[in-house]
Amino acid sequence: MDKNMRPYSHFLDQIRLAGLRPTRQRLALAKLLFGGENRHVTAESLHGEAQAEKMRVSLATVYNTLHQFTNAGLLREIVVDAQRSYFDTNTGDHHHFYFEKDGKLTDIDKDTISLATIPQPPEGKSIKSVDIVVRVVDSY
Amino acid sequence: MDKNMRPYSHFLDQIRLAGLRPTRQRLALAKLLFGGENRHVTAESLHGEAQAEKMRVSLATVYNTLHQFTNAGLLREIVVDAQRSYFDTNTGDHHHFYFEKDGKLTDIDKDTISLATIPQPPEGKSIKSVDIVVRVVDSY
DNA sequence: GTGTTTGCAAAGTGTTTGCAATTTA
DNA sequence: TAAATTGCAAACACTTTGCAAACAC
Repeated sequence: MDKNMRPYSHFLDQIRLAGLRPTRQRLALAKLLFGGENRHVTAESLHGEAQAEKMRVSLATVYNTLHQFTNAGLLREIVVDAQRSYFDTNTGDHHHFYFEKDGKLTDIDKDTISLATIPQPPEGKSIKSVDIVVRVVDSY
Repeated sequence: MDKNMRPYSHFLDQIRLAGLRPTRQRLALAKLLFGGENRHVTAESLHGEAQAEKMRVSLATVYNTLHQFTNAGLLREIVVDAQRSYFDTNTGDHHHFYFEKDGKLTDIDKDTISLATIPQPPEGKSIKSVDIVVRVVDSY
């Protein structure tokens, strides 16, 4: 087993801790999502992967599961494109490069980006998150 | 005329310079968009305003016009919510507060936010923009 | 068994498009 | 009058939902 691979029971526990039943579909998706390195997926891309691996899961269930995992704190939703929702398995505080051409996201190394100052939120409000998206394109 | 108000001919010129015909609809929308302070609109919100002012413009035309103005560099599109496209009349380099509860955007004072370091784009890529969204919620 | 979850198909939302009628130059 | 633009309605892409059948405990 790869050093990044986690034991099967790990997914089971994560799902149980989230108060969700470890169904075949949820386990299969958890394996795809959390079985290796951190990833960025859309509902479509994850559904496509599941199909490719002969896992039988409907797109509706993929959507539901992504939201349940997000609510459970296992995933984080990233808004970079008005047409599509992205989910990141890395729930830690970090930012993203977005490749508009192919709709791909990658994490920005934490050491290479930081805010010099954080703006004061308006009266009566508090900051929920600071999201930085660096949009990149091919250099000619 | 308010000191922020611009003469009618101003809109006409802006539209002409963009290579677009100054139609009744485009002039009406330009007036709403550029007639006062900088603003953040969605297609729906702008269409609603136009209706309220008894301007006759279809939603399709509002969408088309927003994109034409954006391509002409008169507007900038802001991605903060997967469900809706926002357009900002301030095309300068700046960032945003986003109030999730009511779907409103405001500009962040340029002096109160700045990046300490800008990440190196991946090999062969160049940075198109760095977009920072500070999501704010009501304090408890 | 009982409550949860799934998958389908239908509905929903925001946006784009085809095209005839209208408007601009 | 030639070319651009409009507005409608239909089409679209992505996402959510209602509900009967299947599943977990």
